[in-house]
Amino acid sequence: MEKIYTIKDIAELAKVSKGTVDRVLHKRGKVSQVALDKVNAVLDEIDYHPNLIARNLKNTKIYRICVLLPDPKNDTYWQPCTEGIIAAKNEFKAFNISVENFLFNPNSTSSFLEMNEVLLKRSPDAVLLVPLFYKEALSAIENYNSLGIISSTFNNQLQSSAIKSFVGQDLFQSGRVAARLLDLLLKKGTIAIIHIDEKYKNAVHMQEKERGFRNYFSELERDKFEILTCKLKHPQFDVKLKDFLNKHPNITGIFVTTSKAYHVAEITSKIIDKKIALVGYDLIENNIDYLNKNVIDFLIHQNPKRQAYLGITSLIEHFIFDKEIPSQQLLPIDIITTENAKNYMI
Amino acid sequence: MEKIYTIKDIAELAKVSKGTVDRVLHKRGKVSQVALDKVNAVLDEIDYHPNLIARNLKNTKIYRICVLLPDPKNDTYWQPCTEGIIAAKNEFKAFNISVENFLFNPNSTSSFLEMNEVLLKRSPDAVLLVPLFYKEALSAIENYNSLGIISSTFNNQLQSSAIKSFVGQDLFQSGRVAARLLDLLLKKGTIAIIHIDEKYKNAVHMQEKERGFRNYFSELERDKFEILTCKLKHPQFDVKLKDFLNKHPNITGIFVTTSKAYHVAEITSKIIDKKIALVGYDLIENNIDYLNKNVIDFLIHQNPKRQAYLGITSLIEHFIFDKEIPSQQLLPIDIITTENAKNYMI
DNA sequence: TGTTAAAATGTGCTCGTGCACACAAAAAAA
DNA sequence: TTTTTTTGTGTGCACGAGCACATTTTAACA
Repeated sequence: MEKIYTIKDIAELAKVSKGTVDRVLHKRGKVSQVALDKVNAVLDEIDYHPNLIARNLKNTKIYRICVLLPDPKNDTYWQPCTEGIIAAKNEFKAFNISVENFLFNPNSTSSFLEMNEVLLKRSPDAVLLVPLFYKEALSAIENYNSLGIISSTFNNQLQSSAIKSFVGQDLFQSGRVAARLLDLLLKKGTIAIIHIDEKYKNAVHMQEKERGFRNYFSELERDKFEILTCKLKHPQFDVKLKDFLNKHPNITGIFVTTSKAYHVAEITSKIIDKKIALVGYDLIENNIDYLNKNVIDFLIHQNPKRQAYLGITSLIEHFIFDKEIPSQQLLPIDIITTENAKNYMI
Repeated sequence: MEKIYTIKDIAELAKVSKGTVDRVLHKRGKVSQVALDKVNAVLDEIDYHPNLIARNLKNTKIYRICVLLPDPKNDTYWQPCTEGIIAAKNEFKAFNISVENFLFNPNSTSSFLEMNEVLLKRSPDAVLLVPLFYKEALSAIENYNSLGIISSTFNNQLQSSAIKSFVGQDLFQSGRVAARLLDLLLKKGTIAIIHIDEKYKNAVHMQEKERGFRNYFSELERDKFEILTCKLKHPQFDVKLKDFLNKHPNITGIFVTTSKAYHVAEITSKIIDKKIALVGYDLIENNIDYLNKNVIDFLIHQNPKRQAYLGITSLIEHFIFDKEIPSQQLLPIDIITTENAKNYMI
């Protein structure tokens, strides 16, 4: 059992005062060469870890973290995020950390900009945000940066040197996972990639997934699979999908690149009598329903709860424990079917 | 932003000394009714959370946790456990916690008993163990209990009132997951459940998985699937499996209830030319190899790293934060295929 | 050699909690 | 009324790190 050394211990061993040890440890200067050598000699012998608890005791500053994410009222996909944030809050409630949520409407860039203004009035030390709107998010983040506010992102990745951290999934790889699942289910045939465009653009999202999906099949023998792409926008979504399915009656598998697989499930289960293999995203209620009805075969879980949780905790640990913020945290790509869904929804 | 109240604040508000507040908070008695009422009145107004950090600062006791688990040298399945333990150690290295590992040979009960003796000499406050050997583990745990040592288990569940905590998977449900996967892959046919008996008995393990597996199919239409069971012991394992496969040439799917799916994969890939759907357990190297060769279709990940991690952290948090130890923590049943394996192996 | 500035070093307080101990007040016994 | 016991209340220190400030030592220069 190794002894836990304190600054006082080091001071006694090096025969200097704890003030001097402190100056050496923090490289504050004003230390003679002789004293420096003595302290370093001791530090080389033992392995000293400062007691992070004692360090924080004195710290009266309250670190303020603001979270900017889409309102779950507009899209229930975001609901688990707030749970993840609450979990992180609870875990660190003993520390001087304030976490505040700010919700914007994912269908409205102006709502994003508005909440951004409100958030800035709280003068946070860090912001964790979902950068749904490319242009607006980027300028907001650059603004944070100029104000000395740390910005972390989750859910979707944005390239900017002003971003300290990203938590999310490898979308290309998740497309490959979907491809693998359909390959296993079908062995051969015609597969459709269906993009259901939201009002807000998550085009990059969907493109990455398609790229991964096609990349998987490009490595297989040719002629085993035929891959089609279908882009749908919201008005008259049903009609257009029906048209597409009628035009391609030989489709045996569908990959939906958003959380709206239940929309597709609703239609295929009505108008097509044979079973179509269906893979989509996210454990939202409607999707789970069609999973349990065997219309959807697999869902890929993006774990929004854990994304938000990790985003917050890495910031908190940076503030209170001086830990480095990991520039990228990629979560596993969870495969969900009827039998293991419950475990992931807790 | 809510103010963070301290004992001193409460004392001032209630116009008593902090000593009295302390006695009320800890129900130490020796407080007059008048003072009690005054303090309680204040406590009702505000929400006070003691600063757990300051509390621990004073605590010079070093909590000692001993971990008793199988040696990864005998079975690499256990390797990730030590990583989980190291992760937990690092996270709480600021606290007075000592975690020591004790390895036993999973093929030898006497090795288990021996290490148990060694461990006891360290007079731990808690023991986290893998109770592979039913009888021996139970008597060890009862002994801990009589000595006032907390015992937590992971990997496999044992029924005993002396056990404070279990971390692991719902094996019945994991059998259902395997069934679901083979159902999706095959739609109909003959499936074999293969138990590969280790020298040590994990019979309960395998039985639960089989029960869940059969339970899933019992809910489907009859005649879609035929389910066979095959128990194999180690000597002449190859010969017996080949016999079994020759006797049942119509088998299209196999469920291996242990981490030895690679053994089966080795044989089926040699002697059978048609593709057999194969589902097994655990991300060990040999299994991953056959997964990448498309011989194994799915692996179920039991996440031993996280099991050990959660087992340790719940004990640590009990000691330093006075948190309740959850009596049962069931991990999600992760489905692994070629494309998402890497994410889980970090 | 004396004076002063600069550099180096040490001291002591803070943070919030828990606990030992001292002290005061009331109650019981002498 | 005085002494002893019981009961209630307040004070002060420890824990480890960090930092302001006091003090000592060294260097610089007339």
